Amino acid sequence: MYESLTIGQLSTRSGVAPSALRYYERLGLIRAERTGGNQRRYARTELRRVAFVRISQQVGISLEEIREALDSLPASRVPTAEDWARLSATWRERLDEKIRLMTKLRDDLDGCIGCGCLSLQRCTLNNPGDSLAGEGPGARLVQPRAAGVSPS
Amino acid sequence: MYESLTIGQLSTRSGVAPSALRYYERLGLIRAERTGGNQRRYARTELRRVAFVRISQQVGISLEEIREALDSLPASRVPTAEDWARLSATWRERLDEKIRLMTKLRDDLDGCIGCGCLSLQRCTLNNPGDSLAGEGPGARLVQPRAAGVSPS
DNA sequence: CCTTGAGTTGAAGTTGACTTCAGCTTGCAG
DNA sequence: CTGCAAGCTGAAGTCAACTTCAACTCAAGG
Repeated sequence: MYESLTIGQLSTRSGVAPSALRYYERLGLIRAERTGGNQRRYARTELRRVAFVRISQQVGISLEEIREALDSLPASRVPTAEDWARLSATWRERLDEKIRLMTKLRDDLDGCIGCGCLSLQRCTLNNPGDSLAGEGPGARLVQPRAAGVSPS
Repeated sequence: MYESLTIGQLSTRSGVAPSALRYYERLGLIRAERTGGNQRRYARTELRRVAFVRISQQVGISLEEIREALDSLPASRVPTAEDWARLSATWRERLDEKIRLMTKLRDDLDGCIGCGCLSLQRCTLNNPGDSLAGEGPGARLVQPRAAGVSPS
């Protein structure tokens, strides 16, 4: 009761549903000891792992990538503040890139709102002189399938 | 051939796969005439609708919401630049909000990288004096399930 | 006319991140 | 010692946004 948390407690403390915690465990994101009766008992340090997972998700990282990152933590000792800082720092770049992309989209949108044209290809992307009626492989409208923002 | 596009042509021009265009049609996002032989023929104006869909997706809007927005366009006439501008402007706010949230996350992350604590709840969220060992309903770590960035 | 690439359909499959369910077992308060 | 909330498992379901598939049909060049 002092050194470990039940799944319900970890859930309450982390704000992550028990089903999600079990799911994370299956994916190897967190680990738990078991009681004699096969119930999970979490070390307090797992709370930090869960925090890392949630923060990373907000940055737009997939659970798979998060797992890879967590796997790079030292296995032989409890991770230090520096360990966590190093991990978080790698996301920082990704986050900056997302913000950059979204800001660009906003600016493009601003420009296009002005003229109502909605063809970012003519307004802001390459293919400068090509009208919609042009021949050839035709400029791709907008980005293919990426760099958006998650459903809020 | 002058006033209409085949699905392949619309696909090439918009950068959206034919299967996706058919899917959009099922959802009521775009419309098509049919030839005698039941093939789709798209008016040129549909290109702009597809552009709107893609841009909106990048802002993080769901197809369902996009459909609702598109439904608000005047049905009786071809939408004008102002119509499109009005629609786009409504997303602008959402986009700003996303950028704001991500920027806050980045700043929080910066702060936490410094100390390696990873408990945004202690660093930047409410619950100022509450340590992880505190009693009670326990501060939620991080956001519940929202406001992230899509998988890039 | 014939071939061939492009198009059609409904149904089923995919991916990621979970949740829900059914059927049982544990653990603790009274 | 008993009752019952909390936990366990594997399998199946969900949701969004598509893609893939099988089994055709169309359209246009030679």
